[in-house]
Amino acid sequence: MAQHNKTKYAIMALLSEAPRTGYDIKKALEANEIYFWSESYGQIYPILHKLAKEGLAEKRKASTERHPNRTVYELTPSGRTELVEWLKRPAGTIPLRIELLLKLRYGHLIDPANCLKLIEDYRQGQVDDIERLERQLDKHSGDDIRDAYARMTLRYGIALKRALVEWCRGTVDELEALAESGAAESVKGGGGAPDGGFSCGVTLLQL
Amino acid sequence: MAQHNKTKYAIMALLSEAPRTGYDIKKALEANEIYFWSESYGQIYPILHKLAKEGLAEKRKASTERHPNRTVYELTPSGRTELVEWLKRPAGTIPLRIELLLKLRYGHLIDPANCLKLIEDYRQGQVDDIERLERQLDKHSGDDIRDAYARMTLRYGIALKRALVEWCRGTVDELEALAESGAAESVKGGGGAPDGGFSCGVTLLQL
DNA sequence: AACGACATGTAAACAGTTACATGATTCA
DNA sequence: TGAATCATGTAACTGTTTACATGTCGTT
Repeated sequence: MAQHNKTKYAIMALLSEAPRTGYDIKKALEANEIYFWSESYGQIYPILHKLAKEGLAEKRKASTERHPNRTVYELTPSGRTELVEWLKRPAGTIPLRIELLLKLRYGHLIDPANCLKLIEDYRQGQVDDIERLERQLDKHSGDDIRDAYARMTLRYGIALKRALVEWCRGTVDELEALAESGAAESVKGGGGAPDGGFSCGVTLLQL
Repeated sequence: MAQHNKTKYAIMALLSEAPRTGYDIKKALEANEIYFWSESYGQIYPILHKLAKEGLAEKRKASTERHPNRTVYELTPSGRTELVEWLKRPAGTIPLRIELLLKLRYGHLIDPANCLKLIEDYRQGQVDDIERLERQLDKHSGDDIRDAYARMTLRYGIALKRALVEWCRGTVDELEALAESGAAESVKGGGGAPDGGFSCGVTLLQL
């Protein structure tokens, strides 16, 4: 149960706009047509075959003079129905494994200078991403309803990354205060509370 | 290259606080001792075996009267060294596949009412998470340096989720405006721009 | 005797990436 | 001729979850 293979639906969604070949799909994803999704050929082709077998997409030899070996896939009515039904169902979330937080959680094992470096690198990455996302927003300023939805998804990324940049700022301050107060010497011993004390009782960070 | 198996380091980090059994590690992760990380037995035991083989952890039969079959693992000095070195290296990010955004990106295929429902469900989940994270913050109000680092990671989650709740608010407004303006009829035809127009040219959303 | 917590593991399946194999067309 | 792009695929590997198998200890 569970995992209704979301990647399958990402491919169907691309097919819903126009018939495409596996190669086209890869290109569309590389161009970030859906900027928060990626797939490799090793996924795309097998899924396309499966879609055809299930009657959700139709395989068609589409030989142009230029490229004789193209196989385009077109979403069938039943494929479109299944896609729409999936789109309507509540969106699931996935647990995140955030490397930065794992490192920061055990910050007491390394020098505060190293923690600061970690945060600063991370912050710079987020700042760069925000710039790219904002530039992209301008390219979706059209009236088309599809542009409006694209803008919403781009703003999700911007909102999220702006919040993280703010968090980085605050965390840097805190780390600097910690370093000055001298409380920040890295803990060498293995001790510490194995029971209680450091458990959280919250659900995993999910998006 | 690439993937230096982060999960291995998550386990080593837990071991750095105290020797533990595989069962203990699972329990610690379930209690969200590292609230943004999870693992299953199918991962834990093989990794523990590997750690022992590589000399990064030491396997020790620890039979209490109560439970005679415990095998605790203790981080060796070389294990500690490797962990610390990894902690110092810049944190990598991972591409996110956010189901909500995939659905919203193709919102034109479903009714605006469905989009609103999607967002509202998502918003509620984030609000609940924020509450849990905030309750948890209080439990880490100690002076211990480890508490300070735990607070930073919790605040990351809170900052992120608050931003998303704000985004949900704005998006709901926009969706309602869209619905009123009548521009929101779901697109039935397959048409649309297969080339250009909807590509983004940004890197994938990463954390 | 039955149940829940403690404890250790494996097998199978799934999701995803990387690297490889193959071959046509187009353009410099 | 050689490189880039178009095009389709497979094999191997990694990471991860789920379900299963097994057994002990303590409590009701």
